[in-house]
Amino acid sequence: MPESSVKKPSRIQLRNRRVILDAALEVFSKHGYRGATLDQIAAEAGLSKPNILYYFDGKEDIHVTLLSQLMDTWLDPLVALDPNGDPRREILDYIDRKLKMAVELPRESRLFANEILQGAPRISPELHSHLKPLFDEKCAVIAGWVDAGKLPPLDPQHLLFSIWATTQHYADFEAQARVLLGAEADPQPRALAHLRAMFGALLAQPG
Amino acid sequence: MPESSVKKPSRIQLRNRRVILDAALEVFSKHGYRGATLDQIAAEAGLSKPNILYYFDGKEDIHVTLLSQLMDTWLDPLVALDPNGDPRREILDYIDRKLKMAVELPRESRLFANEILQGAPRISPELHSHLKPLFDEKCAVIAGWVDAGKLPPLDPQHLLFSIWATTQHYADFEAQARVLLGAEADPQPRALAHLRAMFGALLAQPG
DNA sequence: TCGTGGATTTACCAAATGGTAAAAAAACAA
DNA sequence: TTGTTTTTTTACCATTTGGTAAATCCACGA
Repeated sequence: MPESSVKKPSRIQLRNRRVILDAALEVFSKHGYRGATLDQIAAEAGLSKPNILYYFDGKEDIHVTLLSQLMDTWLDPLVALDPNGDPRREILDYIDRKLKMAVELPRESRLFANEILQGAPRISPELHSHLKPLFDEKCAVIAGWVDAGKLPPLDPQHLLFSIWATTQHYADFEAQARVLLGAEADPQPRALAHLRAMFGALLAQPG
Repeated sequence: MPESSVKKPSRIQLRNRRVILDAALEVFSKHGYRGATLDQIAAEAGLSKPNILYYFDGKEDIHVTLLSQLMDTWLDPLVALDPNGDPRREILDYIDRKLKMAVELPRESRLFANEILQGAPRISPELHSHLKPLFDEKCAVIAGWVDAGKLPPLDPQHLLFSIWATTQHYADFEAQARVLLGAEADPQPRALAHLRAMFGALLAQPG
């Protein structure tokens, strides 16, 4: 059994753990936690089921590992929001990064959405330890901008909610968008233009 | 066996089908389709599992029935968008209704979100037959307002996406919002104020 | 090349789960 | 009340699924 804290993982361990996590991301994001089976993940990874359980303690272990690793990536765009930058530009750039990430990493977006939809039973600790502090920090930054008169009065918390909701919507509800937009090749450019217009209007200084 | 097309359903049938669908909504919205079990639904409904299968052909039948019945309710706010009303007021009122519905019917919102997240495997027909025509119709209405100069240039399709995303976010990602907003009693008033400000800014006539 | 520990497979298992058959019970019309 | 139909329960079943034990294979350092 691979000892996590004693020996450093071999090349095979490193490769297979990565392969398994990638397969699991594919399957979990498509079917949700309960809907995914170890057999599916094994097939996707090109490994046998017991072999997968050789690298992870169980289905839940895989899921939690995925979510934890993903959390950091997922928060990167918000981390990059610079308190010293120009407020409007910072927020609009953040929207760009967030939409780009949702479009490029739809599996990750759906994995998170699934988990939150179910009440975040397995990621709740990470939410408190990682997301919450960052959220509070950046809300304070935005509130500071508002107080300094650099932004019109607005609610930082709900502003961030709106940004998350609108950007991730394109990944999470892709099935709906496909039906409604028809065979449109790539909705991203129009989506981005719309979001920039919308949030740009909100952030515009009155007068 | 209850014959759907021949005899009219008895009082018992009517009551039990309603009880079962309500229990199923509770369970499906909480655990997703695969995560929900007939035993859970039976327990929630206070009936035995075989008794439930006496009223429905199977798990999928219950799910599809739920989704179909829900679709109408879910589209009501958009149906009420009046082509002859004042454009800005119509859209802002629509946002009010949509947010109210998401907050009051979070189980329904999550049921839909779950289904769409999984790629809409069971509701795809309804999407094409009900949602798509209504979507196209109302997009045309909004586009007409834009063409008539009653609204600033905007993308009707992505406007509706944004409204859906932001309003349903409060139901679908409630677990996240609970963590981030702390023990705040009712986020709805601030959410509504934010959404009115945001979409109000977008819809404001330039100049 | 040989031995050892890490990696993989084979053959399972127990529990959960969707579903069924048929008997029993309840409701109801005559 | 009686006969019939509807509703409910009891007792199952086959499959799926997460997981395990043990044997086997294989990479690699000495």
